[in-house]
Order: sequence, then structure tokens, then C-alpha cells
Amino acid sequence: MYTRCIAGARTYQKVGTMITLNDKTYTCPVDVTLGFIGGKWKLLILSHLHWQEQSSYAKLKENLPGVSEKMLSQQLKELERDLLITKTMLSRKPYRVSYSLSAEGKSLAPLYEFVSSWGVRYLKQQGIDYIQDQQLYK
Amino acid sequence: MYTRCIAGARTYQKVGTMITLNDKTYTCPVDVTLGFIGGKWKLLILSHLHWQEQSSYAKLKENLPGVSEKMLSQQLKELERDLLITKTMLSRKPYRVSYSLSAEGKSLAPLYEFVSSWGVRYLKQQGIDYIQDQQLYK
DNA sequence: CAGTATCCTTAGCGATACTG
DNA sequence: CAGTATCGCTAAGGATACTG
Repeated sequence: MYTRCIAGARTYQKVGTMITLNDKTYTCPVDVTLGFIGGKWKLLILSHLHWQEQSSYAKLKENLPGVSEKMLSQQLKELERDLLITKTMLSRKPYRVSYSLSAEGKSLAPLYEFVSSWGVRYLKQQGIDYIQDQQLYK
Repeated sequence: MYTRCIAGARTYQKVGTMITLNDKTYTCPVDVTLGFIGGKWKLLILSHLHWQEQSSYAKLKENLPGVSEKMLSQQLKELERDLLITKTMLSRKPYRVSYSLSAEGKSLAPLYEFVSSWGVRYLKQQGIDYIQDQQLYK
């Protein structure tokens, strides 16, 4: 028996069961969302696609320093399965693909923006100005 | 050499170095934020405190089905070290403590709300009405 | 380019027992 | 109640080689 919370209203409920969805159980809506974006590299991939709009596999890899091929393709596959991103084949020969956010993935846009802004604010608070004197490209 | 993105503006920059903060390196502001909330149970703990306002160790444990004592105290310790939560001793004998969000932890409130709302919306879309016919307690 | 397959290590994590 | 300490395992993840 545990309590779980509801967004907006500061109320809670005593419940004995958890949320069941596709043979998995979740404790609360936050847990549900984490099931989609909780993977080690997922939020970085999604936010990258949020700003780049579309990206190749190689470009994603370049922009995620430290990710292994295994992890990148695994996380991409899960994101695609969960319908957060869309993979498009640009050409068969030479083989070119493009990843981009799906409508569902775009619905998380406020999250990408907030998480990034919070990071920028934190850095500034620590005396690191992330934006300052940066050379920007369109 | 990789590119990194900036919130708000859909621009990016070519950089050779990463962000360094307290001997750790980050690829972008999103990564920085994830350093604080990326732990396995952290967002669940934080959002629990967001709605409960304050909670004991036992109550936290009760509301995080599946968490081990080790993980709970480890994550709590990290959150406290990172100044996202505050621990208060209510009484020494019997020993009682209370965890709550710090100002820094509260600054992530839009995140808790959004992540929860997104989960609720997703569940509804799947035919699961999380709020419906629930017995609520104040 | 865009991955997959395999091997292998390590550290994240759970279970249990113990403490103030 | 509110934790800490220790042990041991397993699955996450890295490195490398290979494929269409």
C-alpha cells in the first residue's frame, strides 16, 4: 500500500495497485514518462533532434561524445519503437538515413527547453557563461 | 569536434571542448541538468517531495515501490549534496527526520509538473484514466 | 554510411544483516 | 525510525570486429 501523487492538485491517494501498461508496471505518471525518456542517452538524443530538427546516425554520434555504437543504436531503436522519433531512409545507395522527432517526440518540447534552460542558468550561477562569446552557426 | 545546441535559439556551435564543472565534463546544458536529476530514482523522489512537500524516510520508501534501502539513501545523499533537497532532524529521540525540496529543488517544479502531466496524458491516450474515480485525500 | 554481432568487464544494484 | 555495511550477482555497457 503506497500513496501516489497527482499533478496540479496537491492531493494523494492510497492505492494497492500500480499502473499496468504493456506488461510493465509503473508507480505513477512520472514513472510512466520516465519509461520513455529515462534511458541513459535518450534525453540527449531527443533534445539534439529538437534543435537540429533532423540528423544522421553519424552526426548523432559526433554530438554525443562518449556514446558507443551499441548504445546509440539501441537507444534509437527504443525511441523509434516508442514512437518518439521517426527514421527516414534518404537513399538506398549510398545508404543514408535521417532521424527526427515524431509528433509524440515534439510534444516533449517544453521538457527539452526547460532542462536546457535550467542547465544554462545553473552554469551561469556557477560563473560559467555558456552563451557568451560563442561562435554561432545557422 | 562536435556541435552543441543552445536552448531557445535553433543555432549550434562547433566546439572542441566540453563543459567542465567540479572535475566532471558535460556535453551541453541538458547534460548538466541530467547530472543532477539523471539518477535512477531521483526524479521520482523529487516529484514526490514536490507534491508531499515533506516526507520521512519511511514514507519515501513506501511511495517508491521497488527501491532498496541502499539506493534510496544513496540517492537522497546525492540530492542533499547537490543542494536539491534539505534534510531536517525533527527529534533526536525518537529519531525523526524530514526531507523536503530546497529552493534549488523547487526551481525544477515546472519539470515535475510537466513530466507528470505528460504521463497522465499518455495514459489517457492509452485508455487509462488515471484521475477518474480515484479516492482523494487532502 | 549505418549499423549488427560478439565477447567481456565492471559497477550498479539487490539482499541481507547490523547499528544508533 | 533511519539508516550503514558487506557480499555477491547480473545485466548494462564498452571495445572490437564485421556486414550490407
